[in-house]
Amino acid sequence: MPVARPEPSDARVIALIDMDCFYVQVEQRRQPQLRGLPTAVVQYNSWKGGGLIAISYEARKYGVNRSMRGDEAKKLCPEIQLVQVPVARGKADLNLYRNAGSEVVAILARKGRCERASIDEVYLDLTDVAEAMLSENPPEKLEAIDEETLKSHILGLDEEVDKQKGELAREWLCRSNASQQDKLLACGAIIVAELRMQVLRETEFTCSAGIAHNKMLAKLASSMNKPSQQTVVPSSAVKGMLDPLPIKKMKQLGGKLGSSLQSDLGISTVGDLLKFSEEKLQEHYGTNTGTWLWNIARGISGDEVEGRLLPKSHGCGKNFAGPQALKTLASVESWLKDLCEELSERLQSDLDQNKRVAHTLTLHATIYKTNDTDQLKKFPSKSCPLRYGTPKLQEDALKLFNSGLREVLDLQRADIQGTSKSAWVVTHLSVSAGKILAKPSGTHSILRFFHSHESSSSSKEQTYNGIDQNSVPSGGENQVVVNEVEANKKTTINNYVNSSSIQGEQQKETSYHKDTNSILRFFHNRDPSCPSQEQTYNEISQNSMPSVPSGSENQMAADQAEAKKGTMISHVKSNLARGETQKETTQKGSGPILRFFQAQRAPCTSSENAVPSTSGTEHEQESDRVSAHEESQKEKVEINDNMNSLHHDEHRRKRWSLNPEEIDTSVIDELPPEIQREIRVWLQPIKRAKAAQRGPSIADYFSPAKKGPQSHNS
DNA sequence: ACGGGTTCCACC
DNA sequence: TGGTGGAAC
Repeated sequence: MPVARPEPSDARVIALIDMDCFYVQVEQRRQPQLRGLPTAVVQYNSWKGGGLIAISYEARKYGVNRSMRGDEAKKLCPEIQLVQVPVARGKADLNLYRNAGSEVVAILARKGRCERASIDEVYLDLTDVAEAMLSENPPEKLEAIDEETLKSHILGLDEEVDKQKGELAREWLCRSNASQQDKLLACGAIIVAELRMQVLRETEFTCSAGIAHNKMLAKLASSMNKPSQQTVVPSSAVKGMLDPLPIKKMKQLGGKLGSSLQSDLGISTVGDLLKFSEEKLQEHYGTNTGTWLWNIARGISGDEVEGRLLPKSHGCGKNFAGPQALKTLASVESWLKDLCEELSERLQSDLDQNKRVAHTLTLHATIYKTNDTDQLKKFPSKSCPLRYGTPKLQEDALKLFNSGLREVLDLQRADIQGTSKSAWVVTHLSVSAGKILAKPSGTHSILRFFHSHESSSSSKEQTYNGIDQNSVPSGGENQVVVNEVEANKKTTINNYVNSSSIQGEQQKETSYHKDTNSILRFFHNRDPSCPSQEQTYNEISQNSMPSVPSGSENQMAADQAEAKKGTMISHVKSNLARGETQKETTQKGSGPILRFFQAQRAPCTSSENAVPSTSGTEHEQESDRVSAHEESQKEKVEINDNMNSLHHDEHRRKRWSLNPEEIDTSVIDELPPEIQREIRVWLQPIKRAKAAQRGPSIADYFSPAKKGPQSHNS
């Protein structure tokens, strides 16, 4: 639960920017002919039309909602356009959306501290910019307020009464007798409106926003008026907003805590919560949560915007529902390979683009025991030091899986029953990489310096991109256990391993998807009538995919992988961090967001359309190739082999992972000049982040000199 | 036979 | 810690 912190210096200006049905927008940008149509994004369409994960507002009018299947959606809305999430290696591939989210973050981060809260949500701390604006160019002095700003919803104002649209808002925004707090929020509203238009211009995505004095309130506000609108929460409106609010609507209270609040204390609205003393709440839910509850009921939240643009971990996983449950070790291995392959690519991109290194590999699985009534079994998640390179990841992930499996089976063995007739199936697998730190100096001299002083570099392959490659996953203890497992073949594990029914497994896609358009397609005139192409756009040839031994063949895979170590890393060209290189927009001015798309509907200019829109609709070819999943019985041996090699000197090596924030800068001066320079470069992003807050004053954007729709392409 | 795939967090 | 459980999008 969130930590209860005291309110920091109040009168912060916090915004939450929330992309409207984001995946849908991403797909509509790829296929503009979908714009304006009821549209939903589904993943996997073979079973009941796939699961809906994003629904356009047009489609919501028909009652289509999440947790529906494509088929149900079709019933409610026969003309709904269902777009499939790209699939790579047999699983959903979200890179397209991740990259699109990065585009947005890159824009927002130009103003104020910025926290990427999820793939489609960004918090902004605009306190500094708002203060600067208030002192240099306050709203009350502005002769023109942008139309989008005027469309803000100001909580507490009676919009019914606002006959002339925007006049009430204008008055509120420009009041000269407003409190300092309100004036800052007004500045925030202006800034956010501008940012939202900027996002639209540069990405074609609309978003909604909440502007308030803390994250919690901003978050609540952002969802009050969607899509493509913004809502301001003046302090005076907080109580009126919160009191009637069902407690479950509060972030963090949508689950068990919210339920128990209701069932234990009879609390159903935030107003109800107000009646309980802090002590009482602490009695029930502990000091932290108690205090936190007491605070949020009053709209108090000291939660700070973190200033983090990049994710803290990378993970990928897949569920294997029902009949798809994995029944053989070979299929588990095969899927782990695929998952690791994807993870490896993402790690490599992160390394290339952000100079960050992940240090921990974690594997999670869910297994079911069939036959018995008692089905779900706890599978312990396992982690180990992360080694870069696809084969290493694959090898280690498999070891982690085996180690977890063995634990489960050991416990099971101690169990009285469960002996004779039980089989295991795996219903979920995931691997993730965490503990991501800035790579100590992106360049070489420091590494060289330390390496030359390294005592026991056993092989030249010890490092890959400066990252230790030799740490060994922990987990399996010893051979005794392994042999016990071996001896156990006749029982549970044997059934599991020997199970020959493998029908359920999916074949893997051989192609995978990449986002190649993104920002660069900015503002191409598109016309829905343009034969927007047979967009079967196969990129296989461009990709230097590692030629992984197609998996599950035999127990020597690990050894083969070993032999190829270091040679299989594929490089993913990425579109991130391209924000600065876009072409100038020729777009006229910043009309309100509503008008934006109309303005776009211009005849298509032929040359632009030649660009393949890369929409790579893989789902059309939904290859039915049944992949060769001829696993033999060899895996019996495998499980033992794998359990063998675990657990060696994993903690021997020191990895000097440094956190820039922890550096005593006075030390730097004592280093050789070359190294000094590098360290300073390395530290620079931090400094720049600070400097960015001062950035070009918003006064530049909103100077009175400009009238009406500005044409600022700075 | 299912909202799937992620990500983050507090707690022990 | 590492691992678990919960919550959110």
